[in-house]
Amino acid sequence: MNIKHASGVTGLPAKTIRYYEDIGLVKPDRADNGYRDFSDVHLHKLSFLARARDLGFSISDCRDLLALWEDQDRASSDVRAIAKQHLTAIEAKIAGLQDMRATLADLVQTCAGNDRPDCPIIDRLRKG
Amino acid sequence: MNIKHASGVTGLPAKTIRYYEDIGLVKPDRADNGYRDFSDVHLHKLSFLARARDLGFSISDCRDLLALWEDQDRASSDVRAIAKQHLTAIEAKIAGLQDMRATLADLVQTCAGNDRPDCPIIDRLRKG
DNA sequence: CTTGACCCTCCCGTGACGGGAACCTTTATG
DNA sequence: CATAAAGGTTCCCGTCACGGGAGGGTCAAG
Repeated sequence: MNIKHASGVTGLPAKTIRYYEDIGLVKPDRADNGYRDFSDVHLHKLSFLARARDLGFSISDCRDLLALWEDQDRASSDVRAIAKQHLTAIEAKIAGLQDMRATLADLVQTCAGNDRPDCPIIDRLRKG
Repeated sequence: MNIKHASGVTGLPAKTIRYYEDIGLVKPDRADNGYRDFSDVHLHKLSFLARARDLGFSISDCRDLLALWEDQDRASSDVRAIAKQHLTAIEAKIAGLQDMRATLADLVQTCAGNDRPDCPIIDRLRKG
């Protein structure tokens, strides 16, 4: 199965699939003409990666998760640890963004937004 | 005032200040020995940038905000438009992260996290 | 006079790809 | 059978906002 087909099945752009091969996440076979040849196992791995990336796992996380996925004797606690850590990071990011949102919403609300130069947003950025 | 001092006053690393000069956000004078020399106006600009970046504005946004800051005849609506757009982007980002959090929290909760290979997190990533 | 703390420029690396050039192979069509 | 379109390949540069470090000049203190 060539890369275009693999792209269609997994939803990943061909460029991304090549990149994943570059960094060693998947190792497709090669046909005689040099074209990549993806088996069902490769496709499963790529789909796995697509879903993990969609959940915001980093490539490094994905590498670990993929290793655990391939390890029949894995302990679920290992997987859970990665997920928990990622969850904590996401929650921190959300909290930071919510702070930003509060400040910005406040500024936007107190700004008249008219033709006059008087602007509390600029004032705030000016004075801290 | 040399770059170390400017860094201390604004809280920006020296590297960042040099970068801001590279991309044309600030244009400090130069002393005879080639050292950058920052005036009060430069420091105000840098502090402005530090606060705007802290609120998550992109460098491109900052460039626009800085131009408006310097324009005594600006309309506050122009500033408000940038801030509102940024606010919308932040809210979208928060929503996306909250979705992720919900899914991940669910997965983490249903995972036993013991020594056995049975793991709902992997299952979910495997099957979609 | 030397030491150490500054300063400078320049180049490489980050994360996770995207765009595009230059070139080869396969497939469909006149 | 020739050709054109649509696939494939590698390779290199660009993204964003800097950080790290090399290699070298400058300055103040002991």
